[in-house]
Amino acid sequence: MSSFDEMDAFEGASLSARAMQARPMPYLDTLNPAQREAVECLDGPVLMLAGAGTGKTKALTTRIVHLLSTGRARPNEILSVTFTNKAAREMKERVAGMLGQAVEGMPWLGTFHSICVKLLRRHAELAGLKSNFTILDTDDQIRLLKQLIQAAGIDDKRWPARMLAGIIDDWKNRALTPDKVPAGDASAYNNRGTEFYALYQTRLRELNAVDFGDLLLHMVTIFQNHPDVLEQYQRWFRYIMVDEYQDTNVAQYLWLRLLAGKHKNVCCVGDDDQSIYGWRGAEVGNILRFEKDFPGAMVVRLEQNYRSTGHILAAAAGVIRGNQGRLGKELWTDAGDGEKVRLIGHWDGEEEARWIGEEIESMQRGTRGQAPLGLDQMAILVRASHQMRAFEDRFLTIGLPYRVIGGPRFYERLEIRDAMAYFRVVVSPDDDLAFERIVNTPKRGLGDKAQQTIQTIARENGVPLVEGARLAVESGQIKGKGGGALRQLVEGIARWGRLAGDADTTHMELAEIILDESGYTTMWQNDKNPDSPGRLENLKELVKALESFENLQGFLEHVSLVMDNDKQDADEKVSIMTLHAAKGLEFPAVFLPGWEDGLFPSQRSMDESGLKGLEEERRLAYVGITRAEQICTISFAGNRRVFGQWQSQLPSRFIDELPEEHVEVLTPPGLYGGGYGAAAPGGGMGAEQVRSTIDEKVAQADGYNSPGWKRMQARAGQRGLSQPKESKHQVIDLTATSSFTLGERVFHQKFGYGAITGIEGDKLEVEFEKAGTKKVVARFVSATDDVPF
DNA sequence: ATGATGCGAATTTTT
DNA sequence: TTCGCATCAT
Repeated sequence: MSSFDEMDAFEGASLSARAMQARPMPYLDTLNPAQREAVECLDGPVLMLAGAGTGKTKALTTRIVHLLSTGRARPNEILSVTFTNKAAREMKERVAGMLGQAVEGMPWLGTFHSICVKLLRRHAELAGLKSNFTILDTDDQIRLLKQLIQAAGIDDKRWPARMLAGIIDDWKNRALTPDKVPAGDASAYNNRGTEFYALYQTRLRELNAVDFGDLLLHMVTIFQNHPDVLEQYQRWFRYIMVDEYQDTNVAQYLWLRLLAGKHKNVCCVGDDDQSIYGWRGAEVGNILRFEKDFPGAMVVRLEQNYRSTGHILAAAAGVIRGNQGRLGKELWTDAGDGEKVRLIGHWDGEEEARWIGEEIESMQRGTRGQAPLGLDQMAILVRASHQMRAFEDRFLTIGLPYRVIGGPRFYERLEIRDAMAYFRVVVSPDDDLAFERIVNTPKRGLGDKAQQTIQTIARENGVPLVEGARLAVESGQIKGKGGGALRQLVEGIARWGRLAGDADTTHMELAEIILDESGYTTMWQNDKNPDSPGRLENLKELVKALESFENLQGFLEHVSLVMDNDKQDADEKVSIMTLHAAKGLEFPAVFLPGWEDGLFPSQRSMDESGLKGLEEERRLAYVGITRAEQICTISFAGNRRVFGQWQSQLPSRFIDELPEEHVEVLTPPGLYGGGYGAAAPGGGMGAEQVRSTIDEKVAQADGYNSPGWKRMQARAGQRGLSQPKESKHQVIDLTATSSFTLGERVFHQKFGYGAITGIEGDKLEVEFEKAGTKKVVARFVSATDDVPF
């Protein structure tokens, strides 16, 4: 992204709307009736309910083209908002493709955040900022909060900064400035949440910085308090479009409503069934309420699916039907039924991974009686990232190439953040957070004490830390080895800063000079860790990435908002990712492992959010199934190692919600398949125990009462579960409430054998034979007496 | 000031 | 089990 000035919309656009007006509109002929309706209805509020794989992006981009072609709007008068940079890029490319020319003139197509940065730079003073404010990422945010917490003399172990950051983010998502935090939230963070929130905002202003949440919140506040500014944009943005509307939070919603308030030419696109970000502030309510918010809104449903087979769509529909309060949508296809969704149970997680590995190989060879699939046409979608390990382990041993999508982002990596902190200090020497990060990286012998000294001097003189450091060295307050190193660093920063203004040095050369002279590169070269070479690689890549920018400053701006990880290397690999990361993607073959109650749906989600949480999990299941084009394979394991302990698992309640006529139950060798829950031969947990476990779970998931659940409950008694094959020490309790008795002999992974001498809720006091008496959580011990089967 | 040891916690993630 | 962080020992 280029700097604000270059992208100023108010200087007009390169595309001539009028010139296009006379052209025919062949693009309309490629749309189906629903899409066409959504595209042609340009004025007034429109809600486009676009199911998975129904050509949403096509409709959206065509609508932009249509607005331009009919001369309704010039490119710079259309505001189109997305959530991710990827989506924005994709839209730009497609619009450009359809127009047959670059879209230089679409300056207001971007993410909520990037658009807000542009607006806020323009009106920074209204938020008490200078227009060159810096954008803090999560890491900076937490470090800053930590400082505030520690300064207030609070034990940040008991009251972690991370927790406070979460609370503040939540408030910002709900568009609450410190003065507007409701009384009901006053107990947050040990009753001091609001206080710290206000403190944090003040500190940010002092630093001339904002966090991600502020970008939205500041603009909402400015629009609310400065009607003249708002009106200006209401006039400029004659047409507004929003992608993934079901993911908007309150702040984004208000922002949109303010901007669309005058003309109401707003087209929101989304799918309530794919709302899976409630936990980070998204409000499904926004999309459900659309017709109330915008009376007379036109609602268009895109229901013809171009992605999946009939069986897959029907299976997904069967699951999502269990949710209440949907806007309602049923996907259909004229592409045929295809193969049924496949369901298979496994003994344990390792076997599941093994089986999927073999299945992938046979699909790759085409042994399954159909066209061979490339590895990049297959994906494994898991609920939680820790599930990935089993697959990685397995695939490494059999040498199956795989790629994990959505790991730590490139710019979040340690070495990249360090390098960027160096750049930041050089570009703006008053960036204290960046200086703190690099002052002792690489190790310069500047520990807590030295850094304290720098802080004090800087504060006393009212200067940035770099300047404080310089003073500390000059006045001899930091001497010796550390002092020398610090002097070098300070002088380096000054020198690099001068080089930045030097026309003879390119910013890429400068970046290399900074990393070399600071000793940062050397630090990794000397590091013996096996991942150090990779880090050096990343640094090289970082410098390479600078190429497309005019200077370091522009690059930093870009990186704070953009820069994704998905450098797709050309090699064919199986993708492994979370269900969340899979939204918007599609694959011919999809594996959905780990469909077990507690894992998926996640116990935590249900505990924390009850029915709401369960429904979001169900939407996640829906998203998962609808990623598949041809083959969708769902699986579960009867036993799983959790935190080093074996646990018995019950098949997910979602499995019971799959319509039987669209499912094929596979019977793997060695397992007897009867009904959905393929059970282990011989043994298995006694019916009584199964039922008691279920009862506890029902009690926990308070309020859960779906028919599928009842069916499973009824069936569970007959089903029987498998037992771990390796350990004879069966874990008999899966829940918080312990079922141990005093005097019982137990085994603990770390402490060995012992006898229970006390029970307090889920905590046990155990007298271990070797380790002495300890208090332990019931989860971590297992009964040694074999469970009577 | 820095490396070693130990304890507690462990969905989901974009910007 | 593994990770991150904090305290401890050098």
